Amino acid sequence: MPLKVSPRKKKFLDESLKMIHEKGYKATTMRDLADRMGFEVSNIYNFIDSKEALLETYLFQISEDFHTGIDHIQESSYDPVEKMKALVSLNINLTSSKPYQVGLLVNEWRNLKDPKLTEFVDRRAEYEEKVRVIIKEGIEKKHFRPFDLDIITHAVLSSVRWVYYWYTDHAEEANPYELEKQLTEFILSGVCINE
Amino acid sequence: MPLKVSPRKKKFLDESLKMIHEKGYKATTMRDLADRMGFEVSNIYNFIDSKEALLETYLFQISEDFHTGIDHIQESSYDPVEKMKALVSLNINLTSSKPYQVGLLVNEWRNLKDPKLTEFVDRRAEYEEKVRVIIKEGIEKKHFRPFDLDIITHAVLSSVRWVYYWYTDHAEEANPYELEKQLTEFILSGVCINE
DNA sequence: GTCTATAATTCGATAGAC
DNA sequence: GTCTATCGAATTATAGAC
Repeated sequence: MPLKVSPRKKKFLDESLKMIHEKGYKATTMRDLADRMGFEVSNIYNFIDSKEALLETYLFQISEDFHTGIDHIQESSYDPVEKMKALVSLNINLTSSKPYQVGLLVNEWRNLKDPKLTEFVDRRAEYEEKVRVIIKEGIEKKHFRPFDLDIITHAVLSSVRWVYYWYTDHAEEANPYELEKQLTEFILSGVCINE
Repeated sequence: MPLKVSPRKKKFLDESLKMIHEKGYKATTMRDLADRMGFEVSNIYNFIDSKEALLETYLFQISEDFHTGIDHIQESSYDPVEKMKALVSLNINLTSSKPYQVGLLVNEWRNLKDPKLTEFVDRRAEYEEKVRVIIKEGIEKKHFRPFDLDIITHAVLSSVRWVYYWYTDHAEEANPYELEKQLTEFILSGVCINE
């Protein structure tokens, strides 16, 4: 249940998100954001408490989306292969619906300050652990090749990490179905013994 | 033929590189760098012309290393499968010898300013094009699956992009041979028809 | 909600003595 | 090569009138 947000604030949040994605968080000044909205810097503080809080909002929101998704996968009765397919699908669905936030998740998280930085890194480690569990199960049940768990988990996570770029800087050609089909084939073939 | 560099300057460049990797380019101030060296800010300008020039040095150096490597692969008589293996090997070798510069290549390039930013992005596009050519050849000769060329090129490049992390934040456990073996198996199995 | 004005700090970089 | 001192610009954020 998302909080009710005024259309004006929503527009500010959307525009700021795109601008931070394009220029980077540190390089985007409050003046830049105000100029984009056509008003003065001080008006920004009608909508948010600080630049830092703005980044936190974007990052923790999309981070929790990923957690919700992978929890559903983990709690399902899928076998490891089906779970891995669902994981690729989750990534593409979330990325296609919120590409700029996923971009921040990849590139801008390090601009958080403690204690939020630590909170974020811990939460991300939890997500990666959930991925690791799926892969571990796949290896143990001999659906997946006997990889080193750390290496293959990083490789799988990294394989989907570019997808936001497909939607932010490439959108006109983006076909989510084809993307999911091909990326699934690449990753599953790389991971599975018989596929 | 690298220019002769004083030991003092070399130490400054090495320490600065690590610090920029750890804190990020924008978040690392000239004062931070001076403190790390135990002298005053103004002394930095004995070694470099500007903060911007420092970043350019790191990025274009490692960028050219990748070009040199992939040019050797491309000019070889290897078939596409062998070229792809050599490409994974190139990535791991360069990353293990210059992990922090590879880290900047992944995370900090966007802090360049024009005209250097455009120059860098163009040069990177040339590198990606060279990778694309290898994959295209593999698909045409039916060693590789009939993937969409753009998608699979991005996926392959992304699959190795996390490796710097293995050496910068993880070094004690890093075994380059095992890493190369496993990552090669993952990527080649994902790409090849019979492997 | 929008503005003007400005506080308070931090940044990269330079001048010039030793 | 190292220091002190400082400049000028840019930054986030706030105060207070309308």
